[in-house]
Amino acid sequence: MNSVKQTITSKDVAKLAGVSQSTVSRVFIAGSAVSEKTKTKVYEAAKALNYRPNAFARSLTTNESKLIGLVFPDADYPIHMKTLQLISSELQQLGYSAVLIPWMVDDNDQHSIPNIFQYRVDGVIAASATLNRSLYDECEKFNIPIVQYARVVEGTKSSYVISDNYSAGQMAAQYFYQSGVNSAAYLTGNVPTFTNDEREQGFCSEFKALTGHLPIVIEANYDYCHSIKDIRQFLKQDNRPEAIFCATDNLAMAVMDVARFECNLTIPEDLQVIGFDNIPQTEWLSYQLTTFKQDFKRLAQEAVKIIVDQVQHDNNSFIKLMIPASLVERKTTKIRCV
Amino acid sequence: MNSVKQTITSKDVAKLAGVSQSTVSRVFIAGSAVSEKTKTKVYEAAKALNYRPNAFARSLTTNESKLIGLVFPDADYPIHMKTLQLISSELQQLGYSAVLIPWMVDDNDQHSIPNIFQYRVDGVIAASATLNRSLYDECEKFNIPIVQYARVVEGTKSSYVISDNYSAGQMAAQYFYQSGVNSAAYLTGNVPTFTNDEREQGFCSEFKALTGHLPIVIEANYDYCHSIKDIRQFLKQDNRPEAIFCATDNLAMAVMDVARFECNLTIPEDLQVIGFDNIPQTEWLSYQLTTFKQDFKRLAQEAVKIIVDQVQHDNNSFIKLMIPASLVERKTTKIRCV
DNA sequence: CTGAAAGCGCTTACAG
DNA sequence: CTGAAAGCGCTTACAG
Repeated sequence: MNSVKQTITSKDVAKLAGVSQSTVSRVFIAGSAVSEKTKTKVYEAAKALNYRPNAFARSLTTNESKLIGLVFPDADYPIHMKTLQLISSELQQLGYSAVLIPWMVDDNDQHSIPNIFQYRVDGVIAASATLNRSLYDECEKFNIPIVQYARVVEGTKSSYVISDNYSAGQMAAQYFYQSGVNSAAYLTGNVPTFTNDEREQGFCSEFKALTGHLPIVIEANYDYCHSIKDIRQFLKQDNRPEAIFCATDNLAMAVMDVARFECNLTIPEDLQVIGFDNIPQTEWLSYQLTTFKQDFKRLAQEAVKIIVDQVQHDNNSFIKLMIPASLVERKTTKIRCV
Repeated sequence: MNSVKQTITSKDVAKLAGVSQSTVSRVFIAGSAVSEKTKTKVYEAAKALNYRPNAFARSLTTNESKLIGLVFPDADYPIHMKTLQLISSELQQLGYSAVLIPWMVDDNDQHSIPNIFQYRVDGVIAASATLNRSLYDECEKFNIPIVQYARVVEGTKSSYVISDNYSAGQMAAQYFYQSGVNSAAYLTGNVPTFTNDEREQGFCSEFKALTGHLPIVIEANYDYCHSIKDIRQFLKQDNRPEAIFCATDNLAMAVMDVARFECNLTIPEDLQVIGFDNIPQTEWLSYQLTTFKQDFKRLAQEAVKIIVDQVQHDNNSFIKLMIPASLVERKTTKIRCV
């Protein structure tokens, strides 16, 4: 094995196939006018030589990279892996590849920006909870479209695809109401997000409209271990509500654990709980959590569709899409009597 | 906003800075001999014009892409997200970026291979449980080095970085022995892997050596929901062991759930459990699982170091690295009396 | 330390 | 339908 990586180019293929280099090039561009006969010859030569068109050379002339930057979540939330898979495979089906933009590393380190932008990503999908301001500025500077996935960061002008959080909040309120609940709480995370606020508002306004009582809103750290003490403090108070709607499944499970192990509460008899996301653990025997399922597959498909459309048609309008979330009933809520 | 993406090139910068294009190029190559004075001039011009060197053009001449392909896990295991973050940020620190290779999509669809290889990744990090055979062949064909992260697929010749699974297995056996256990089981997943087998062998041989009894080995689906019935069947048998060492934390938690909710067993009194991976849920109040912590950060660093070294020095030797895993004692095991 | 020029491997008008 | 040639934006000997 020698260290000389000899690359097979279109020239080599051309020679073997007995055609010109431009013809070889055309064969690998979908929709070019090439006769079937030469096509076959070229394919055979290419196969014999193990030829792959060089995407860098192509990008240089076409001025598009077929690369989409992916800003991925900084948290260790189980749902995220799936997101990544979905997005990257959707992308691939349209001929694009995903390049990771690791923002969490040097969040405010200016050096990381040029680094990734040297690759001239055609667009960016931001699946991170916090859209870094400098990333956003950078994209704007270079006229690179962004689409936000499952979240929207305040003050940014970009397309986004999210679940219909407001309606989900309303549904949670209706559910609690129909199972006879009179007092409720919304447990939110410590980092305010638009999607979260929507959920809260849908929930609170609907619950108020139905029962006349406004739910209390409490805040806890998104991290399980840190959330425990916030939750403990709340659950041990006198005015503990009958039901809690939580911003994430993680939070909901923390509530369940504290309620059961520290407050001796039975779920759902003493306390009903609804979560959000439908992470795998919600099915576990210890939890059996009633929760909202976000249609991540659909979200990924739409996000990819939007970014690719913007890239290909140089379409700079902002598309905002909402996908319904559906309630998955399990064991942490009582039966509704409508 | 018009749709013409006018790209600033080194020529533009050269003109503004009053130097030649080659000089501009040199300024952006670390270690080139350029006077401080011209460097400053060039930097200023570049900044004023918002210039970024074009990585594609560079790759074309240098014949290296600074892109590392990342084959990522197909399962929804919570630890994986962290892996991705670690790898991609380590990579970035060395001037490389990660491109996602979504194998799980069209596993056997030949079309996906050329697609990604058109970008000429300099190397590949495989963090997937199952190293796809065709990916492996493809890399070999193009002389692209691979390093396997936290796993090694049978029959492939490539570098890898894994935890010292054999020793971990031994430690688990010693732990059980020291807490008075006489009968034990190893719960393995349904997909055989080298790392898993190592663990099993370390555990079984050591336990046998210490107690004279060989642990029984049982198999369950890696997926929680599917694993339940395998575990149930086993736990309800007469010869239930006193302790179980599990291939993953997920499996360990499934064991705990079935033991508690279906067999009325108390942990660790009736059954001791040790898991593997130290996923976030191990800390949860419902589990408090004793488990092995893999040093993922270290694994990521080493994997990146190896691949970058192989790329830069065209070093085609296979490096096999083992990092110790450490036991994290929590509440699913009894105190040891040594 | 700096510049002029060739070349990396493609795509794309332009002729035919 | 096909070929010759220019050009994409860099890097890198080669001279000076």
